[in-house]
Amino acid sequence: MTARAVKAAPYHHGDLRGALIKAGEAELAERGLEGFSLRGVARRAGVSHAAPAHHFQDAGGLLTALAAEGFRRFLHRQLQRQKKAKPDPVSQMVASGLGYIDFAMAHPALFRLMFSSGRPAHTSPELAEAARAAFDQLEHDVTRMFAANGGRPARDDVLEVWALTHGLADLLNGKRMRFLCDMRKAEREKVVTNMLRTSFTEIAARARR
Amino acid sequence: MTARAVKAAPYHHGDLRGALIKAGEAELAERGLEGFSLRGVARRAGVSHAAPAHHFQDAGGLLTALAAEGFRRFLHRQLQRQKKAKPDPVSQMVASGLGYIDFAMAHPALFRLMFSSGRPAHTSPELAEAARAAFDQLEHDVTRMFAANGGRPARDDVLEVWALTHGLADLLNGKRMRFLCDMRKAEREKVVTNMLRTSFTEIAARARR
DNA sequence: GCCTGATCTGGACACTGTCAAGATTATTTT
DNA sequence: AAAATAATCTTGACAGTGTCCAGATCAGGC
Repeated sequence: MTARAVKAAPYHHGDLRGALIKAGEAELAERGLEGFSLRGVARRAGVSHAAPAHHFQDAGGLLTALAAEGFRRFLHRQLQRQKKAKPDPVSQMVASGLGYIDFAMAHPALFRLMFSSGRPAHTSPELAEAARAAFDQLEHDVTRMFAANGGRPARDDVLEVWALTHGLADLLNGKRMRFLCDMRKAEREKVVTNMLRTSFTEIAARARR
Repeated sequence: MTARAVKAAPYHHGDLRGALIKAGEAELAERGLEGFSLRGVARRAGVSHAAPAHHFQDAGGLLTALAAEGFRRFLHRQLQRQKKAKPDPVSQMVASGLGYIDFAMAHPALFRLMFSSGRPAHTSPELAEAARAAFDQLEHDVTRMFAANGGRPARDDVLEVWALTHGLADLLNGKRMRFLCDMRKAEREKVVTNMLRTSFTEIAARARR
């Protein structure tokens, strides 16, 4: 009964920008980053091939918006994981890492768009801010972990946590670690949890010396 | 004075396959993975747009060959680094990691093609074997590091070394860690060396318990 | 009411990857 | 040596892409 549902195809869409983002996510999920096509997104949204130009400067503009939205979801998933985890700093850090990796495997193309593509404009304020928010959360979690051991992390410690997590996520995403990719999700999570906990505990222990 | 140099454009190229791979590397380096075009490669090789089809099934075929060649160079660079490094197992492992990261920053598009693209056919025997050789070397180095401490690495230990190294390489490649990317190469190498050495030493110490 | 600006369409252009048919040269067979 | 065959490369075509442009449609302010 909504205005959109009544008329078959009103000339003005109403919220085409939002619809294009939603359609873009579907396009990414189904056809992957390499198969992504702006015209395909327009078709999905039931609109002419030139319509997106009025909401995004070009294809890169839409991809930039998609990447920004991706980073927000990315952070959200990490925070969700943390809520369900035990409250001690290491468990929280592990939960965040699991969310990082979980996201990568749930949205492979989007993850690649965010981290391994030159197409989004990383100068865009919207994208830069969304990415920064995710990094800030990571830094915060590492700091808390070190604080529990009576110290503060060096810049390199934060990087190391990030690199380890990101490396796992990216390698899993690229199907590089066969025996891990082939596992069922529950089992894989166990293995990854164990790895992250071991490593993070060691890193945080540096605060004691 | 070679046969190729005398005639301006002989109908048969002689070694077009090799020339296309060389041209493909240039195309990747100059225009990036997203800007890569098969016709562009053909132009670079001074040959008609349909010529590549006689040496590679399609664009993916050329990219697959490029990725395989990339993995061989990748391993080569790591081994070169190891030759110049101190012989103790940790230094050797660090040297390998530095080679890994160095390669990623020297050939960003190629690195992405190898690790973060769905375009190469990873079922290709040539590519699979080249990638496996690199992984085997990594496994060998980690094993040696643990052996020096009187133990053997678990599967997860190998993965952890790999993930940390790969994570650093990929994040640097994506220009995600500003303050590291902006450094001059010599300084960045110092920081990275320090990180790797610290972490690898800790990981190898697990063999002592 | 009308008009300005935002929104969307349809057609055009240059570019892409791939296919098919023909031209040219290498190689093998007779 | 001559002829047939196979490999190599070119030209032309096709559908698909991103982007630009002129025009159609509509919303909201005057």
